[in-house]
Amino acid sequence: MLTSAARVTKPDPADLLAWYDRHRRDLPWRAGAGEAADPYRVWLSEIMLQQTTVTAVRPFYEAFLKRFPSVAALAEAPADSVMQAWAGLGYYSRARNLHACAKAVVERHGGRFPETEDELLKLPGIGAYTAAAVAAIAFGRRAAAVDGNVERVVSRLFSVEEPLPKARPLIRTLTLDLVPDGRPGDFAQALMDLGATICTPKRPACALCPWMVPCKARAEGLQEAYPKKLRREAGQLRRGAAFVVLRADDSILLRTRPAQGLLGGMAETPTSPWEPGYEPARAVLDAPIEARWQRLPGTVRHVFTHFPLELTVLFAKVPRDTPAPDDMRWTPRRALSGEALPGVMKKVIAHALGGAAPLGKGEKDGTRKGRPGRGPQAS
DNA sequence: GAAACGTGGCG
DNA sequence: TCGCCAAGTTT
Repeated sequence: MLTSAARVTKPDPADLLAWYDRHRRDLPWRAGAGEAADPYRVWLSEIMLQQTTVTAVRPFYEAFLKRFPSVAALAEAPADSVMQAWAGLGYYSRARNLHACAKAVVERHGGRFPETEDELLKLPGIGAYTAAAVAAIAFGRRAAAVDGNVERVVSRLFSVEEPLPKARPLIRTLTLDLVPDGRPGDFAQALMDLGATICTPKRPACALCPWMVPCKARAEGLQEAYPKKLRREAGQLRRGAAFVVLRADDSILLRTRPAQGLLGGMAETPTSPWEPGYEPARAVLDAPIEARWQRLPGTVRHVFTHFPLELTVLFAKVPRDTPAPDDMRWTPRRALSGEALPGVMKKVIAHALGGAAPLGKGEKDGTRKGRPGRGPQAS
């Protein structure tokens, strides 16, 4: 006995799948409609896509796959080359874990990825989301792959009042309840495509949504109010100095950061400590070698997830026979592209040597108080 | 459970 | 310019 007013429409997975069949995005790691997915490619793309946009991932994925075509090839590769292929993508622990995971798959699973969420979860770099995504997409298992898109879609669908991240368990339960027995992999990708193209953070295109009718938030006109979340306060600005040393043979001084922590295992020019109270005027005291230091005009700014950074760049030229201090090395300028340099260090080097450095991104947004983009003058 | 962990794009 | 956001995991 349903009264017309009390009639509630539940979201039907079939409606979403039908929408997906017409509007699915064509992505390089995606198998064609009806084709079997390659677990290695699914896994690689899922790791790259963690907290990273499709646009940013695409070129890295193509290059990475060409360089490491299989999990066995990746497992055998030197760590250096893996880090270098990842340089610029961010969250570098992903690259270390990716390499460790490839080795584990070869050593513990004979080169084949395990097919269940539980087993996948035991591998390095694979958490709740990725385990579910790989199980569903690569192996057709029924699993709830809840990423940021799905959190948004589902919280709107059911107008979840609890703010993130507390709402996660509830959202996961609601999502798993929606997953159909057939095509669980397509369903997972459909949910994410919906979140990425229709159910967007701002101004969602509800009129085009296959779930417009059952959506609770939409019914109230409050779709943009979900998901509720607590905002975190921004980190405090840290300052520091970076030292670019150009030797007469056209090589520059680099070192490798400790494996753990910020930019772990990546290459950098020597720097001072980075701290809120750092005084740039004393930077020369932190210099790695004795030289005629030239403090370059402007600064390099960079924003990490948890704090902004402002780097003063000091530049020096040194004679051809200058040895590298302990734990540092000289890299020919032409070989810089083979180093695992994170974005902030590319900015530093471009600031000192000019945007013409073989580094892709120029000074762009990283540089302030503009000096025209020429190289440093002779001192 | 909170904090650490990169980078680029967009409004 | 600035805050938000992007297919999260680890400690």
